[in-house]
This record gives sequence, C-alpha cells and structure tokens, in this order.
Amino acid sequence: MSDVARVAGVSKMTVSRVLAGHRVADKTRERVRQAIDKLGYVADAAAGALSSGRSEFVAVLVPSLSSSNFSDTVRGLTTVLEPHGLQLLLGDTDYELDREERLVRSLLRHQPRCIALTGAQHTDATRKLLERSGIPVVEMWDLPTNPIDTAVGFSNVRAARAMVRHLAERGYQRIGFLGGASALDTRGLDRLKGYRAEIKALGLGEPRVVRLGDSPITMSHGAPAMAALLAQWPDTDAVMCVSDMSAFGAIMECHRRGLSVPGDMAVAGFGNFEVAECCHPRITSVSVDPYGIGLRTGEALLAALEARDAGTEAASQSIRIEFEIVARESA
Amino acid sequence: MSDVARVAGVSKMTVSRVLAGHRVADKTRERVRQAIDKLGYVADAAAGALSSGRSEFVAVLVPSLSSSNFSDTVRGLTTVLEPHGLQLLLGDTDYELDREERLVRSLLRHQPRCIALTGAQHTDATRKLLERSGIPVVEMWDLPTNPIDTAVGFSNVRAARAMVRHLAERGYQRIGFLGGASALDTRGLDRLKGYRAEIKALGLGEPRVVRLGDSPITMSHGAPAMAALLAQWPDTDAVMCVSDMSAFGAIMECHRRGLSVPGDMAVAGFGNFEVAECCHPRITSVSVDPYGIGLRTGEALLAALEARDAGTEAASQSIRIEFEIVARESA
DNA sequence: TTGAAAGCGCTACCAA
DNA sequence: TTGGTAGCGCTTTCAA
Repeated sequence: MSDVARVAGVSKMTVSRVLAGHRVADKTRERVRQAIDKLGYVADAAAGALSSGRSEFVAVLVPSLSSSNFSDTVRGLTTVLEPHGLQLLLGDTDYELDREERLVRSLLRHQPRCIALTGAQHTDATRKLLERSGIPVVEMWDLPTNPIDTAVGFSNVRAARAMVRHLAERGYQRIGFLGGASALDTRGLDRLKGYRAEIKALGLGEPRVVRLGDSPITMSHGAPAMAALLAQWPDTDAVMCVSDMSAFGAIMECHRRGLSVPGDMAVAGFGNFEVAECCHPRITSVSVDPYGIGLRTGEALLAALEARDAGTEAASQSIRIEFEIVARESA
Repeated sequence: MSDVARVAGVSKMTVSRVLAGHRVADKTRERVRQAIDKLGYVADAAAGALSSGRSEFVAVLVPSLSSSNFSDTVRGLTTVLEPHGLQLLLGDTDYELDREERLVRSLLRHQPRCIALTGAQHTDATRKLLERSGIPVVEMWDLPTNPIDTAVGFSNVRAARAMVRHLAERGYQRIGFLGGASALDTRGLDRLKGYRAEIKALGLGEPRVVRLGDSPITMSHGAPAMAALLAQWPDTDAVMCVSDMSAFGAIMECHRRGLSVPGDMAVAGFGNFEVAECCHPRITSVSVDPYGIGLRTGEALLAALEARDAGTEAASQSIRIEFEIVARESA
C-alpha cells in the first residue's frame, strides 16, 4: 500500500479510502486507481481485518456438500451474502458432532462476523464456543426447542407425519419406512420419529422400519433397503423413504422384481429432489425448499449484523419454512 | 493472548509457542493449556497470518457446487488438505469467466497459500492476477495446452471420442449427441468436439447435435433434448449425452414414448454418476474419478508448498487422470 | 479533502 | 527453555 501511495503521490490513508469507497476527490481517486493497476496491488484482507476488528467472513457448516440439499442451501446463502462483500467459510461436518466442534473451533479463529450451522444437536463444547463467540448464530434445517440464537427450518417430525397421512388417505394400510442407519443424522431420525408417531396415531399396526446405510443417503441405499423390507414384511403396500434418493433406488428395485409402482407398491420420498420429477413414475415427495432455507438464513444473518451495527440487539427468532406434500404418480 | 499469558504466568511468546506446538516444557505447556481453557481463548488467525506472512487458506474455484462432480472434487481436496491445517476458501464461478475473475481477485486478498481452479480457460486478467500472485496454481478437470502452472485432469475430447468408438463397435451407426447450450462450459464443449471428430473419423455421416440448457446439465435437460433429437433425426439409433444426468432424463423420455433402451435407442452418459449404476437400465458411461482429481490436486498443491518451503521451485507438471468406458446395459 | 501517528494480535528474531 | 522487541499491512482517530 505504501508503494501505491508513493506512485500516486498521496498518503497510505488516501489509498485506503479509495479502496473502501470513502469520499476522495475524483482526481486523486483516479491517480490512486492507476497506481493500483500499474502495480497489480491486491489489498491484504488479513491486515484489514486485524486493524478494523471485523472480518468479511461468514462461517457455514453443513453435514455434507455432496447432498444437493445442502449445496442448494449454500447457494442460497451465497446469493444473499456475496453482494454484501461477505465471503463464505465452508465446513463439512460429515454428520459428526465431534467434527463439527473441531470445525467451529477452527473457523472461529478467523473471527467470522456470524455463523450458520445445520441442525439443532451440538456438543456442549460447541454450544459454549458459540455462545462465547458473541456473534450471531443461525441453526438451519430444524426448529430446535432450545435454539442457541436464531433458527431457520421446519419440523421434520411433522413433515414425515404429513406424508404418512397422505399415504393413509390414499388407502394404503401397511406402510413401511426406509431410513439410514446413522444415529447422527438427526433430521433423518426425526422423520423416522414422525413416521412412528403417525402410524401409531392412525392405528396402522406395528411400524415396519428398515434402517440401512450411512448418511447422506444416496440412490444406492434404496434397492437393498427395499429388498430387506420385502423380506421381512412381504405384504407391505406402501413405503415412505427418508429421501427421494433412496425412494428412487427402491422404485428401481421394484421394477427389477416386476412390481409395479404404485400398483403393487407405492413409494414416497422426501426432499423433492430433481430425480423425483424426472424419473418414471414421478415420485411423490415432501418439498422443503433448501435454497429458501439458505436465503432466509442469509437474510437473518444480515439483519442481525445490521442490528449490531446500529447498537440494537436483534431479537433471536425461529423462522418456519413451509413444507408441502407434492403428490405425483408413485404414491 | 496477553490475558492467557498473565493467567498462566508466562510471556505471550510462550503462549504462542504452545499454540504452534513448538517445544515448551511440559509443565509450562500444561499451565498455558489450563489458562486457555479457563478463558475460552481462541487465537486470531488473521493476526497470525499477518505476522507470519502465511495464511492457512487454499483458494478453490469450481463452476458449481450443486454438481456432484465438483463437490466430489472438493471432498478430495478437503481430505488431503485438512490434515495439514489448511482451510478451503471456496468459490462458485457459475461457469462464468468474469465471475471467476472477480472471485480470484477477492480470494487473493486473503493471501491463500495456493489456488486450484477448474478448467483451462480464463480471462487475461485472471491469468495475470494468478501469475503475479506468485503462489502455486493448479488447473483441474482439463489438460491445458498452455497451463498456468500445474494441471490435473484428462482430455475431455479424447474421452468423448472413446465413447463414440464404443458405440460404433457395438454396431450403432446413427449416433446423436445431447449437450448443453452454454458457450462457457468448456468441458462440455470439448466432449462435443470429441464427438464430432470421431463421427467424422469413422465416416458416420453428418453429426446429429442437440444443444439445450444451461450448465450444469441436470436430469431435467435430458427429456426435452431427446425429444428434439427424435424430431429432427427420427432414425437415430444411439445417443451420447454430455452427462449421465441428461442421459437419465433421455432414457426416461424414451420409456415414456415406449422406446426400449437400448433396443430402440442406445443411450450413453458421461461422468459415471451414481444414477448411472442405480437406474434401470443401468447407463453406459465414462468414469472420470472426480474425487481422485481432488486428491491429486491436493497432493500437487502440498508438494508445491513443501518445495517452496525447502527453497526449491517445484517443476510444474500436467498430471493425467485416467478415464474409462464403463459398459452397462443402456448402450 | 488529506495526512500522521498509533495500534490491532500475533510471530520472527535475537538475547538470556 | 523462555522473554523482550520489532513489525507484519492495514484502519481508526484526530489534526491540518
């Protein structure tokens, strides 16, 4: 920066002002601009952050980047935050709370302005770190009973119950559930919980649950899960899956066995992924708007930052994202 | 850090050493550790970076995070780099060179130790920025004729040619191509180029090309593209798609029209996505190992950093990733 | 509208 | 094995 200042014949301060967009005489600004171009100067963000006490980082934690769910949420966040000059600092927890804790610790070192994480479950240490950090926190994809700060999500339990009701209304009586085996995917577990609750509420007999595969649940989990379900409960007439991915795999397994969907077996998914709309038959699913979760989270973070700048503390709130049963051919 | 030092009864320097893992007497280290825990101290990475002149950042640019291709590459990078305490700084170019340039400029401000970008095509300004930055650069997913520094990828042209040959060997004569309309997805364009070249080399008549949809090409692009192809060239007997995603959509469209795959229409994909293995019929594809590209890129970056630390300049090289035709039922 | 000085929190370097 | 000092490149603050 001194070099630029020397070349432009001004002080470092003026260069700094030009970069920050503060008021500077047009002629001066022009000279500084030229010096910057000539030297190929790139300001050092670390020095700026240190000096001003504020970084341009927003920390974001998702369980997995390979799931389109969360990458869509990240896209939503980027859309909102990037125009404000904020840079995402992304971490991938792999559905492990310990990893989440390590990542929070490591990301916090960069003094992010705020942080968004996925889910309501965290280690005690994570919670403590976040509370101590003093920055706005958003928990996404769930509505915690005891949020750290702000939450943006929906009740996976209720969404799953709604899907069971949908199947029951269509006349299915022997409804199974295909989920993941992981004890860490709390959103998946909540869906299972919702399934059990609604099966019980409707008096549809014993739950028929197959849990198989690590999160994120992918297409390859659906076929073996469907096979296991049929082996144990051959008279099942409908199945709801923890994700459209496994629903797709399950439908393919039905086709392989010559079972028609939904004639012999109705199959419902969750998440309204693209495959649900593209495959044949199209999959009945729960639409949950991952991109919208990202947008709303970004907006909540910006609001919290603005409130902070204005000296007022933003009231933390829980923002409910609507879900919707999308009825298609498969169930 | 002064607080920690005071509580532990040592100097700031000793605290710094404990954090950096340098040699410190066990007893001292223990006292410092306790002080850190007691105060909930989190070191400021920006100050550290400024002072030491080296950040812990690795900048990574991908065209899209929603494509499993690139998120797998990112996973590979994380796997290699995280154990070395390096933090990814991720940017999403949306297949736009201008956006790439803006992102490079913005990421460079954080003084990353090295940078990985996708593809061989960049604006002049981007190239200049990267060259001036003086940090190791890796271009991924392609083998540029004129690489900036190191490259890790494969020839999309040759991979596409191999697929056309595969189809021709199976006896297909009237082979179409379904690709995206974007002029920015150079990997997609290279595949198209390979298709044209091989069709010509084999004397298979006029190319039958449908270009439709923005990158990243998804499942929803396949059906309309297949429809357009059949409208213009009804006697087509095989089609190769720029991605397994569109191949899947194309197959679904065939099913809807009562065309059997591969009996009436053979369909080949590209990328060996999960859907290729899970759907029915399973899709013949080109396997290209996105995760491996991430791993090798990470290793190349580490090697360059180590060489730099040792004072030797690492020779930039082009690392070829093998691709492979995976023959399945669809073609 | 511009400049000078002080200092952000840490690490490199040299001294003890 | 530990401590003191200087300074990384910027922004804040106040003065001109």
